[in-house]
Amino acid sequence: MTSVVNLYAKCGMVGDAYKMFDRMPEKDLVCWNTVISGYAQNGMSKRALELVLRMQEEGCNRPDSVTVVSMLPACAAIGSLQMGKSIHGYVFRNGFESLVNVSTALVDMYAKCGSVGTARLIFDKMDSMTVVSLNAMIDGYARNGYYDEALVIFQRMLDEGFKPTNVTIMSTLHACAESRNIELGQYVHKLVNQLGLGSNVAVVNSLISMYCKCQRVDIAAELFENLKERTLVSWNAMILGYAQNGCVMDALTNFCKMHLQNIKPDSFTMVSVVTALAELSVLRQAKWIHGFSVRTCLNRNVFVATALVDMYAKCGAVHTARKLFDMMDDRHVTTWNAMIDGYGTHGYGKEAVELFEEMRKGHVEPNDITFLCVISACSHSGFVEKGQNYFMIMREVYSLEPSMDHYGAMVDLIGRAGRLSEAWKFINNMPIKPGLNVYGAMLGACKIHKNIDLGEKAADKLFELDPNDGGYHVLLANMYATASMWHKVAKVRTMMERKGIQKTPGCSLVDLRNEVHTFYSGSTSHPQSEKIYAYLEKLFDRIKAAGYIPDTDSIHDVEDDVQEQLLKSHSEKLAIAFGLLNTSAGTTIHIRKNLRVCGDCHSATKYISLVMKREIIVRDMHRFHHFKDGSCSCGDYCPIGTFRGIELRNIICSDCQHLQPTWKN
DNA sequence: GTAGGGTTAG
Repeated sequence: MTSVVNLYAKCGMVGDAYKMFDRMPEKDLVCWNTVISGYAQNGMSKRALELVLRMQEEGCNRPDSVTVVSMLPACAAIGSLQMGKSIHGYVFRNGFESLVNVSTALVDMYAKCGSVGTARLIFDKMDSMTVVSLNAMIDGYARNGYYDEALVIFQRMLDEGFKPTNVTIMSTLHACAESRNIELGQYVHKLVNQLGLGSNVAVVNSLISMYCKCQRVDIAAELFENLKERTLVSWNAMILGYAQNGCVMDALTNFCKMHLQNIKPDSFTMVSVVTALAELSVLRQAKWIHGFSVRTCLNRNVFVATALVDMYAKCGAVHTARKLFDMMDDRHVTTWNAMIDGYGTHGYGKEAVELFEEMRKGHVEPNDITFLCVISACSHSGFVEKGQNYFMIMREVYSLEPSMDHYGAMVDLIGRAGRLSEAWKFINNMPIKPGLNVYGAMLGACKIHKNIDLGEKAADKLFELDPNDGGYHVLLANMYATASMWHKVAKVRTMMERKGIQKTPGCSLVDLRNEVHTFYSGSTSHPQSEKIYAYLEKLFDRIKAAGYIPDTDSIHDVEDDVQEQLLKSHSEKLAIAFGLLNTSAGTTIHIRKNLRVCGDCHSATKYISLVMKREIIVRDMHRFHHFKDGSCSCGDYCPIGTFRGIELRNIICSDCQHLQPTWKN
């Protein structure tokens, strides 16, 4: 009888197994254990644990080591550290700790419940261990973010002569992927072939994922193409890999291919595709995938819903993002982060701060990313004291150690507000060695506020850290240009040429009826090119009449009329003209730009929104600009326009000369 | 007889 129960359970038919078990007149411990493990192994953890209680009440059976070995994974699955600890107590009282499978299950349970330190203590006390124990420890470290420790255990395993299994390989590759350690990843890849695991789909899926995380999507694609028996996981890993490496079209193509092969997407697939569309930032496609996820009910999954919130925010539809956010019953910390960040990048500092305060009142704890989002939201809106306060409570109330990104955001916050010596002092008092982003934020602030002295100091440090970063060279040149120090501008340019640093060409995207149109600055390759340039002539006359003055100071070494021509051919002006020409009155135009919006485009777009009565939303590399009725949502709180009575100009322009500030937060 | 580790996410 018991073996039949076991057979049903092993085939995933737990219901039938239970029916059989229920009919048995005499239930011994083995029989109970069989059905308990059946529930535990089929993902019904709570049911398994309930049965243990029933067994004690009904059958006068006490759990033995076999029962415990089924109970611990069930605890791990529901993440109940409390119950896990009480089982540990039972194990101790009964002397089960010396059994290698019990200890292994304890290591696994503690690690899965987040207590990786306790897991290690038990691991270290084991006098004998198997490959399974080592696997549990490697996975435990990897899933808690201790990638180096995971790799140390892996090395120890090889040194002690254990033969790695498929599970070892998968956990190790996970650690390699997350720590971006492609060298070790490639070593493991060789090992996979030596061990004859090259045809194991799960192992190959992990390899695909590792290569994608290490930005070798090409190697991943080759593995994927050669994979004979692809599973849903293979497709998901590949699509996500494409999405995370900016290969949006490849991600979407594979999603379609999958559909043609009648493979049903799951929540993982949806997250990958939504991530790709967030990157594409086209509202029409965003709505389509949203509709698709509603029809398949996958929008109820918290991961998918969070990705949708993030996607809408990145498509400029921050209010839609908020509606989805409000409709969710279950929100993870990342859900809050996506929404707070969405508000921040759209310049809704007040809303970001309010949402953060609401979060603090609830049961979801903010994490380090939350603080990064809220501090940078404060920075975008000029809430210096608020941001400083959050930076303080992050450590003092939430015991979170600030990372380099937090320090960078703080320098941006203080510096952008013009408090440059305070920002410089902040950098010099940092407990860790300041990174590129920190000095980059400083240089950016110095450019805005024309502080050549501190700007040069920041630039020296930047080039010490990375002599070949194009973005920071451009930023430095821009700073000199702002101060009309043309001699120094030329020096930076020569330096860039000598080092062979490439400038990124300005490029804007706009979507029209299911097609994405790309415009490079000054290009004439678009079929409507002639019409667009002619239209721009007329449009310039209209905005000039409304008060727009072309920012021709931006290019100092050419004639006036040529300057104006260069300004007119900026990629976003071409994209806006194309949008106006091809959509009906009142339609909002969405533009996606690869660099930052330059001062002249910013000013021109404000006037265009006024005279054409159009809302124009521009997503640049750094934030969003909502242009409406002649003003912008950024409130000119950026290196453009007027700030506290000081006129700020982006003197060397982005598109025509491709000299463009590209600092990151 | 029943038992430990397991591929892809926001």
